[in-house]
Amino acid sequence: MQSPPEPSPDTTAHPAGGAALPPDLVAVALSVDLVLLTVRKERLQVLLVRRGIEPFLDRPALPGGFVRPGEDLAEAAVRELAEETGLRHPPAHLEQLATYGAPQRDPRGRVVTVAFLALAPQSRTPIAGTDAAASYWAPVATADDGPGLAFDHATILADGLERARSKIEYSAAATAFCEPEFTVAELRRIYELVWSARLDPRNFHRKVTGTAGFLVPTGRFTTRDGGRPAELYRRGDAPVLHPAMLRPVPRLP
Amino acid sequence: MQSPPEPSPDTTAHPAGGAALPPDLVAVALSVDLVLLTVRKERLQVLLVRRGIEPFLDRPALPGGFVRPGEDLAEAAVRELAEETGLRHPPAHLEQLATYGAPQRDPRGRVVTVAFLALAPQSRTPIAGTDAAASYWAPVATADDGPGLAFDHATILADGLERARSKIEYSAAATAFCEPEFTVAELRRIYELVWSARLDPRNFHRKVTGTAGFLVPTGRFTTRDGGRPAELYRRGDAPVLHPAMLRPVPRLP
DNA sequence: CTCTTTATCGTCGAATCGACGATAAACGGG
DNA sequence: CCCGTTTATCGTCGATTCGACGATAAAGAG
Repeated sequence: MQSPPEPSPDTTAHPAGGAALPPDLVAVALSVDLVLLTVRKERLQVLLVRRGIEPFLDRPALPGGFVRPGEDLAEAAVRELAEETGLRHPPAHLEQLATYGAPQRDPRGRVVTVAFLALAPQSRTPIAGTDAAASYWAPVATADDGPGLAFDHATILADGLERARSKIEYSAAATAFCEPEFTVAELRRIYELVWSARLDPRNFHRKVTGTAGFLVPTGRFTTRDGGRPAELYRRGDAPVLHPAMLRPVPRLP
Repeated sequence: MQSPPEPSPDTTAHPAGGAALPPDLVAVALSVDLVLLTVRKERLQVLLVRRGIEPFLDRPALPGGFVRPGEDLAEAAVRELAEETGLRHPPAHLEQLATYGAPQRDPRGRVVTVAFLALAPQSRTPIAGTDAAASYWAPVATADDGPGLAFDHATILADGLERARSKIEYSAAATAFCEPEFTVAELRRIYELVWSARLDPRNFHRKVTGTAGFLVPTGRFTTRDGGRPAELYRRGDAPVLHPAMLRPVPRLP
């Protein structure tokens, strides 16, 4: 197709074990990008930044940045997360999503990006970031409105959304959206907003309280949602759910 | 930790859009590695190569190689697959697995690898490769015996195996191990060998023939497995199975 | 023809699901 | 204080699916 910049890595600097990288390698710049989701104001929202430099100046983009020397991929993702949101601790859920390396995805040259999916409760993401001053929450339903996302970030966001929707089916990852203590109804609202579906409160309650290791009751109650007091729960330690909680099949009218 | 080679990409060569990459970037070498699985001689086996160069000279490794200029990631994976196995067509199943980029994973410098998972029937993988002359099949149960795999390939293989075991639960990917036409018993054998579990032939038959889009009957029969003639099937077009075929829970004796 | 092997169909009880009725426990307004 | 509203939680019922397993069908071997 074309020929992006191909500097030869200076492989003679550290010839460990007497071996060196081949001299005609493609060197690429490596970045991490984040699909950070939260539930805010009764909507599933994604953290975006307004780009301050070319290319795609002023266009919305996923937060991210280049990997530093000596830094592992997950490490770089956690660092970017802290820089963009002021998040102190690693988020409740962070997983590698996929890697995007189409040769022309960045007009500046060959940039390969490793995308991560992060889920966090609203309280943990104050957006006190200093790096990209213009970071903000956007409802995922409107993320494609207006000027499109920079680079191939629309694809990455779509993949991240699908992963999140699928992940909460067979794991307890949805609790990562919740505060440390939450009610069954609050968790149900998470599922409903992520899936854009309505769930039966009685069947949902039976399911989540009946699956071992999903929820841990605290014995305390709250009325913050109105109505009869609801018991408060914490996340359990079950990594996967058996059986899964499947998305409702879309109904035809 | 340390400082791997950090050549600055020659970003002035193609200043597309008037923008250039920052000058102090970490440049990394980018490779793809393959976890190519097949079922051969009543065992789940993985394609390995004996390394012909340092580092890890003569140690077994996953097949793979560096990404070329202008080449997409999946494209590089398909090319490596063809070079290592003589495979003409893309395999029945090929998916991106994960990306591994720990700073010290390659002693020669910063090499990040994108791992792919491929599933293929035995007949499609003649190993007529010219590139790494010493490629061979190894049962996954013994892949960790003898000298360990090079680099972090043991981790990549373990991740690939777990992905394969999980993938055939909720998709029809297991048919990628089969010849174009196969019997229900042959497909069951695949599941048994991938899961290291015994499955009830009657329940399995009910399940796979009762799930819409999983199998397409051909109307023809074979006795190649002995006993009563079994009907031949082809893969259906269902991307996912509803409901899933879950692995049996490990029994305690 | 009989035995062995494999394929396929059926049956039964347990578990789970979706739809929905019923009750419990808070609140606010009169 | 009573009552309607809101939300939480418990139960019931029929349909579906599952695992365990019996029964029958159709080939080859001897």
